[in-house]
Amino acid sequence: MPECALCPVRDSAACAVLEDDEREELARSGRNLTARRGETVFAAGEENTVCATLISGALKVRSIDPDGRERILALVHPAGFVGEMFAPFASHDIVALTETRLCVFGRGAMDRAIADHPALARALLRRSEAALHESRSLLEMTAQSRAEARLAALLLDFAAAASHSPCHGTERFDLPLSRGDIANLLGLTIETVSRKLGAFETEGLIRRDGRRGIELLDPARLSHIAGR
Amino acid sequence: MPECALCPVRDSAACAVLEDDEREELARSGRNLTARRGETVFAAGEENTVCATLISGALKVRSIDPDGRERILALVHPAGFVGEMFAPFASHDIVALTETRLCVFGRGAMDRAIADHPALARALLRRSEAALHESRSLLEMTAQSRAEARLAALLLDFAAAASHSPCHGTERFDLPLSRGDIANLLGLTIETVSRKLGAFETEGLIRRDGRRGIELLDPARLSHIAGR
DNA sequence: CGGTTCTTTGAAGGTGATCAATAGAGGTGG
DNA sequence: CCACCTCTATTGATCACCTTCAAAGAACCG
Repeated sequence: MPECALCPVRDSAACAVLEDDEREELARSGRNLTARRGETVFAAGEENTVCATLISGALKVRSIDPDGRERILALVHPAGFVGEMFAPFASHDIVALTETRLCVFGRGAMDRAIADHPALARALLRRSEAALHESRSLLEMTAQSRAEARLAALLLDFAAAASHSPCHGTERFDLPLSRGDIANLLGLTIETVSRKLGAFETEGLIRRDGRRGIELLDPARLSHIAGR
Repeated sequence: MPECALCPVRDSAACAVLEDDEREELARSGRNLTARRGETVFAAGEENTVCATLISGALKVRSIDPDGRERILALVHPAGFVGEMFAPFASHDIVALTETRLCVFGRGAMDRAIADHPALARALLRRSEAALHESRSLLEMTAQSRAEARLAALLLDFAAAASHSPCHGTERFDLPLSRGDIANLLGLTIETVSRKLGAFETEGLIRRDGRRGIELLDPARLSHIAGR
């Protein structure tokens, strides 16, 4: 049984704009769902009967092209919204990157809630616009022709996301993605990602600590490499 | 003075969900705007005081990276919606690809209209979701490592867009973009686009007619090259 | 400790970018 | 109507970069 009062994203998710009782009612229409790392939460092609808010963990939105290559189209973080309100069938796979908890709503109930609560429609519109902006940022990042530029930009993005202060990133953080996921996100190969990270370390731009740990030693030069 | 009754996109734009009088009232808050090919309609960095519906013509959404290269992030077609309802400043340039007519609304008026008319919020949400989907499709297209694959996919997209029947494209259509714009959309150079088009013609996949005319001679093989 | 997965490193080759020059289209004015 | 000019598109040659194929090394889990 979902307990909105205890929900860690109760103030930041789209449903935060609802009154407590309205929110509880919406929650009753759905269920909680957990997924383990690597599990496909929703699969492309499935009928779109639900949508969801991510409570904890992380998701990737991906597509698989005909020759079996994965392409990551977006990452979803806690309080993020998942699902399409209008398409009859899901366009992309949603896969858990870590242990994940979701709050799932039936699409019908969500639709009714939108009609009843203009503020909710506004909140979803805001999230959708943010998602569009992120998608275009990724497009800009992958537009950079040089692999170093894309990777540097991604490292800076992760650093900014890791620290919760909005202005400047942390120097030390853990990569949320494997080499393979990074490669699929940037449109590169695993080998290139590995080599470029090695080169960054050799040049004194970063220090690696295990597989995931990254310390930015020279953020200024990194951001120059990223194209500002 | 805007005349909604005569508007060619009156049934397909977001404002189509409003009653005639409500729509007229919204229209009174704004103005009509025309732009010539190449004109920047809204510039990145400007304060976001307005949004707009595209009445006729075509727009590109673009960004310029620090070394001056343009990257096209999206194309906008008639009835499409332009503008950000939440960001304080515009993220990207909006540039006219052809002679263009827009119906511009003040953001405040649009905000009020959203609050008053749930159906409008729903319509905008739908458009935003569609834009997100298009952005991700572009991401998939540019993810293809081979230039031929990207270009073939784009030709098929244009063919599908040119014919208004939803299922299959036309064989004969005009490219809506210059070589340079195609290159910037696909993350390639003008030279590569030109060469690959030449190769397609040599191989009997297409026939070129002037600069813009394209006839698809072998759509099946093209779509194979595009990765299905 | 052995097996599996993920990552690193190496060598070779292909593909698109770059630089450079030519050719064609469109537009303007004489 | 043609000459001229500009912008766009084509074509060519060279080179850097990333991918590919291959194998070894490191981390993780039973």
